[in-house]
Amino acid sequence: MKTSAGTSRRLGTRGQPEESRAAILKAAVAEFAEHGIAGARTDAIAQAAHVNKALLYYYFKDKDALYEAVLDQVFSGLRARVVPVLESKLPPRQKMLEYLGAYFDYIAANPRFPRVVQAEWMQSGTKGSAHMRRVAQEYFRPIFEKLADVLREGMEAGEFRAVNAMDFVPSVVGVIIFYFSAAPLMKTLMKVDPLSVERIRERRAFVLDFISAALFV
Amino acid sequence: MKTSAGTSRRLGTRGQPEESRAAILKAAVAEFAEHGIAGARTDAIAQAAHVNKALLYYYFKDKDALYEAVLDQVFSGLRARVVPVLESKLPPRQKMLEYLGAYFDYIAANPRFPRVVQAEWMQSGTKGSAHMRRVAQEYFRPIFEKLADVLREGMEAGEFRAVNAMDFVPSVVGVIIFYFSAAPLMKTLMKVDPLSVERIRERRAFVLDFISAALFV
DNA sequence: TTCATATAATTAACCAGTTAGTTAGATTGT
DNA sequence: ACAATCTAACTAACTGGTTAATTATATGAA
Repeated sequence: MKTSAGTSRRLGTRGQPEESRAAILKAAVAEFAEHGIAGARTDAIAQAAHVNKALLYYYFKDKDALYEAVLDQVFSGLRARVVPVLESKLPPRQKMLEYLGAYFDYIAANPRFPRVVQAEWMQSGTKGSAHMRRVAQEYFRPIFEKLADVLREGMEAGEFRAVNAMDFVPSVVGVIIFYFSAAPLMKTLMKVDPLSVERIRERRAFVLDFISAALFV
Repeated sequence: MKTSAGTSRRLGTRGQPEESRAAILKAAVAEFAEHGIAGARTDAIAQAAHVNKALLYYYFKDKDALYEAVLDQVFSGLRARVVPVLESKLPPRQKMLEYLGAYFDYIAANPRFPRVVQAEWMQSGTKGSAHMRRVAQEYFRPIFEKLADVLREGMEAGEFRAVNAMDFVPSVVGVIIFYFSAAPLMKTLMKVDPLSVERIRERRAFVLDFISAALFV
C-alpha cells in the first residue's frame, strides 16, 4: 500500500514488487556482510533472494548502487534509533548511557551490520571512496556533532573527565562494533558462543560499565 | 614495464631472490590492506613490486598462500613486540600499560595492518575461514591467555576492577585498531589529519588513559 | 461483461571484459 | 653447462551487466 493519493499511476503489475525489492536488499546485506564489497557475487544475491539476476538490475542501477542502498538501510536504521536520544533533554550522563545502550542494541539486533561497514572502510585505502564521503556527511557528521555537544555539556557540568571528541567517539564505536565483527574468531578461541543471548546481555552491561568508568569522574 | 635506461633497481634478472620475495610481500600487504582479500589484484601486486606476475607464483603457491604469508608477517611482528612484555616480571598495572603501549606503537608504525586483519574477519561470515583458525591458534590464543593471566593477577592484587577477559581483551583491541581503520573516514569529517605525528602522540596518551581509567580501581 | 491493449514485473540466455593461474622459454651468476 | 631466477604471452573460468522475450495485471472501449 504505497500508491499515494493524487495521480493514480497505472500499475500493470504482477507479483509484489516491494517484496522482491526487499528480498534483494536483505540478501544483499547478508552477501556484502559476508564477503565484502568486492567479494560479493551478484549471482549469489539473486539466488538467495529467489529472484533472477536481471531483476537486481531492474531495481538497482548496478552492484555499486545496490551496495549504496544497503548502506542507507543500515545507517538510516541506526540514525533513527540514536538521534532521538541525542536530541532528548536528558542530563549528559544519562543521555550518554542511553546513547550507548541504543547503539549497542541496534548492532546486537543486526550483528552483520558491522561487517557491511568494515567493507566500506576497506573500499579505498588512504583516500575516502565516493559514497564513504556521502555516508559520512549524511549520517556520521550529525551524530558526531550531537555527541560532541553532550561531551562538552558533561565536561562543563564537571560530570565527565576531559576527553577529546575525536578520541572518545571512535573509541566507543570501536568497543561496541569490534566485538561483533570479531565474534567468528572468538568463537574458535573460546568455548562460549559470543553471540548467545546471555553473553550479549553480559556484554552490554560490560560496555556500559567500561565506558562509564572511562568517562565519568 | 620499466625497462628504462640507467641503473634503476631492476629486480627480475637473477639478482637477489630475497629482495624480490620481500618486494612482493610488501606490495601484497599494501594491496590486501587497501582492497581486501577478494578485491586485491595479483596484477597490481606484481606491478607494485616491479616484478612479473608469474614470479608471484614462483614464490607463492597462489593468491591465498600469498595472503597467508602476509598474515604471518603482520602477526609475527605483533607477537614479537608484545609477548616479551607479557612474559616480563613487571607488576600487573605496569605490564598492562607496557602491553597497551607496545600494541599501539606497532599498529601506529604500520597503520595499514588493521585493514589486512579486517579483510580476514570478513573472509567468512558466521564460521571461521581455514587460516583464520590457524592465525587464532598460533597468534591470538597465546597472547590472549597471557593477557588473561595479567588480568587475574591484577584483580587478585586489588589493582584492577572486576572484568571478564572475554570482554576486556576485544574491547582494548577495538579501541586501538578502530581508530586507524576509520582514519580515512575521519579525515573527511574533521580538519585535522588523524594520522599526523602529533595527533598519533595525543591518541596514544588518550588510549592509555582511557583504558587505565576503565580498568584500574 | 468481454476483450484488446498497455505496461509493470520477471526471466533465460547471452556477452564482453576481467582475473587467477600456466607455459614455454629467456637470462644470469657460478 | 646448468640450475636458479625471471618474463612475455597465453588461457580457462568467472562475473557484472545486457537483451529480447514472456507473464500477469489493470484499464477502458464496445
